[in-house]
Amino acid sequence: MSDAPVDFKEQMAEARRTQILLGAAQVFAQKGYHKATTKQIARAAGVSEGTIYNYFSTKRDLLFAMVDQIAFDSLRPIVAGDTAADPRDLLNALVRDRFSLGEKYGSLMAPLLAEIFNDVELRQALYDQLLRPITDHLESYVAARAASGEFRQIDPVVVVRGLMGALMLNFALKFSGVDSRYDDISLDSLREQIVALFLDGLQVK
Amino acid sequence: MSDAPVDFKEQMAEARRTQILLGAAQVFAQKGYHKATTKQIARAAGVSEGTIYNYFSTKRDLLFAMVDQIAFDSLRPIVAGDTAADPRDLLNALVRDRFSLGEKYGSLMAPLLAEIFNDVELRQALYDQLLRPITDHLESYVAARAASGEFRQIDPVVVVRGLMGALMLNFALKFSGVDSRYDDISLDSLREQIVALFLDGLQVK
Amino acid sequence: MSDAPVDFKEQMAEARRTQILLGAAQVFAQKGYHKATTKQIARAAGVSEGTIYNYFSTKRDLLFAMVDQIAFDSLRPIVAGDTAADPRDLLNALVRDRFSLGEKYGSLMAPLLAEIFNDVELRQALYDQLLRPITDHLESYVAARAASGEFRQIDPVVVVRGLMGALMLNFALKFSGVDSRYDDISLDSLREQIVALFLDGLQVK
Amino acid sequence: MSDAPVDFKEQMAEARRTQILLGAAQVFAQKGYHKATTKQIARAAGVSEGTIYNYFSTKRDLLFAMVDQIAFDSLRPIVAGDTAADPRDLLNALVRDRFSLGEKYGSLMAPLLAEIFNDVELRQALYDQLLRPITDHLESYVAARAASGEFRQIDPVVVVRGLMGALMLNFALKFSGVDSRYDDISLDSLREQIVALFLDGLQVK
DNA sequence: CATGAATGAGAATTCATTCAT
DNA sequence: CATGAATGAATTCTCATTCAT
Repeated sequence: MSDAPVDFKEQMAEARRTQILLGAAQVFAQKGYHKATTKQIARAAGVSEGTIYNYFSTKRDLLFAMVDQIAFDSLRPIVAGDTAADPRDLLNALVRDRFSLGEKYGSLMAPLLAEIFNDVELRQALYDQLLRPITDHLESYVAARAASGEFRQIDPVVVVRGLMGALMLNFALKFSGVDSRYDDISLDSLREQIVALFLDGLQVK
Repeated sequence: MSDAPVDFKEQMAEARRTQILLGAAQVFAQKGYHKATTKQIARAAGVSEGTIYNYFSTKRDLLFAMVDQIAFDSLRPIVAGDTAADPRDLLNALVRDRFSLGEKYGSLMAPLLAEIFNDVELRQALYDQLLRPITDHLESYVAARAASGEFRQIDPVVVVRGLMGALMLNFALKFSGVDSRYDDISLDSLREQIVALFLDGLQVK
Repeated sequence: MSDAPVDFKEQMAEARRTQILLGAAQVFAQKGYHKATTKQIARAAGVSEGTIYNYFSTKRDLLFAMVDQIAFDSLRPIVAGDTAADPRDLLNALVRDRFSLGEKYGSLMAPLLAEIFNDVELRQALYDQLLRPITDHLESYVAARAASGEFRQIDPVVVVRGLMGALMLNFALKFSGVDSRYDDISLDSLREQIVALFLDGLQVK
Repeated sequence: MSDAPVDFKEQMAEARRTQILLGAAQVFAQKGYHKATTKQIARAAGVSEGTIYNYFSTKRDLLFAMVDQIAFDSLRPIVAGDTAADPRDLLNALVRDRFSLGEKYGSLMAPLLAEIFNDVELRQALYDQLLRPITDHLESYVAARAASGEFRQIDPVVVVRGLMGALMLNFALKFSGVDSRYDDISLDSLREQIVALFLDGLQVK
């Protein structure tokens, strides 16, 4: 009976944090980090400016909190993945699983990505907490297949980041709308084509 | 008699523009776009703040001018490329050729890329003027090879942007220093591995 | 039956007031009035910020309450003082007695004195409640001795405040540490020298 | 002819500095340092807020600049002072000479004095640049007279600061208006009484 | 055209005070 | 009464841009 109020307070505080974070994400996504003012964030989050600073000590802190938030959500176990399954299906499943986070947090990702270039710490945090967890798993898989002779002997680090880069640039171009040719290509189709490309290569044997 | 001085004046003006742009590039590269002040740019360029505004109407204009500048430099004909040559050699040559621009303007790219997320026009300009010229050429090549049956039937748009993304993310990670495992991989090695990956795929046939 | 609890409540309330005042004194002494935040005061006093406002209507009120508190403490009868005693001993005793308050509340005096310049009411309160009680007594003594022909005919108001000023500046300089020459002079020595100076003057007769 | 504009600019800049400093002094004197806003200072100085920061890097800097300003003005040689003259006349002359600065810069002094308690650096600056220059001279005089046997053997440091303290507290009380008995005492009279007190002491020999 | 002093519209952040629980 | 989360006005300082010289 004595925990209850504490618990309740903690829940309220957690809810407020989330509420503010969502407001910030919204404004950041719309205006970018720098043009987003704390006043706008407060309005979007439905709190006063002062309240933001009861939960985050700095505007920049909001960015880092977003990384934490997404990373926390990413902790759920990666889709099991029967390593005996067809590599094409497995890779597709893995990629779809991990990029689903990207879809869920898409509006959070854009402002984060933008600030990657301006902030070393944020860059490292994003890499360590978001990209690494994804790539580590894929690397193991690639390394294992290479060991068993199914995959070529290429540095798994480079391969996996190549796959990520290929996916990310294509996805980014699709979403940015800078190239109309992407309008008719679905995300699923993009993913499948890229996975196929990485497995089979361009050249016909 | 009236042309000469005008011409001279124009040359002077052009030189000033370049001078200012170089100063801006220097400061942008060091501090990023937002933290770069016009005062710092003026100092770096060796002119007064006011002078900047005689050549550029806005701080943001400097970014666009940089894109133009790089694009102008990129216009030199792409390395000829004997289409009969081995695809591996050709792709390597093409990629090396185009990414050499990246080396020249590398320090400029970071602040430019960061601002992509904040400005739709800049995004489009960068895509149209910098990425498209590179990819169009590669696309033609991939399409031609696909038509001749040497390459698989995969959308060249996706393939080429996949290659670009794979290269860019790997290069970016190498330069950002967030993953020490890149310390021992040379740029050339990275490029060759990725080109090989795209040509042959992961799977052993 | 109704008195007792009321009395008890009043005592509780008084205790709380003191508790808060002590917390405030601590923080004021450490950070000065302006840099002290109500949050810090609350923490130092072991109460919540809100509770402060149940006992004091304003942060500035804490200052006035301190003056009252010190003044209340000062009300204890001034050391009797055998007026027949040697003036040197008597003055020394009086000064030591009154300045002992300064030692007790020394750390509170600095922030209080600082705010003298910012608030007319506080200035008046400090003068009326703290300085006047001390000086009035000394003035009577000086006036009596002047009447009896032992002391010169100088305005006791000026004399006594001169003595106070001489003591205060010397004490302040000793404590502030701005002049290392004070390091080797004890408080007692300072007091004795100044009392002697006031009694005998500089000139050798 | 080429210096002229530079000189002119420098003069303009110096004038602006003074203009801002005067505005600041005015507002500080009226509201105290903390309650004075940069907006008010700008208005009082007849410039924009931004301009203040072209001449002073910080609001606090204005305080230190005031010390410098007064100190610079104080550098004029102390009134010659015929050491053979009657000590009473000489001390009166010296004190009047130095305290005339206080009158001239009275409105500048009050806010400075207030902040003495809050800022260690300011305290030291005020002591070193304003009080020391005055007291050093008086100390030499007192020490010389003591050496010649005319003055008693009392620490000149304590004596001179005692004199300063006696004068300052009396002056301060006169100006603050907290004690109506000061209304009928002129500054000159105050000074003379205090000088006499220090020379002759209270006791009739 | 070059200059750089002046501008003033913001922006992030703080903190005394309130008030629902 | 106690609490402490919420408030939002107020503040210092920055910096892109202008414009008189």
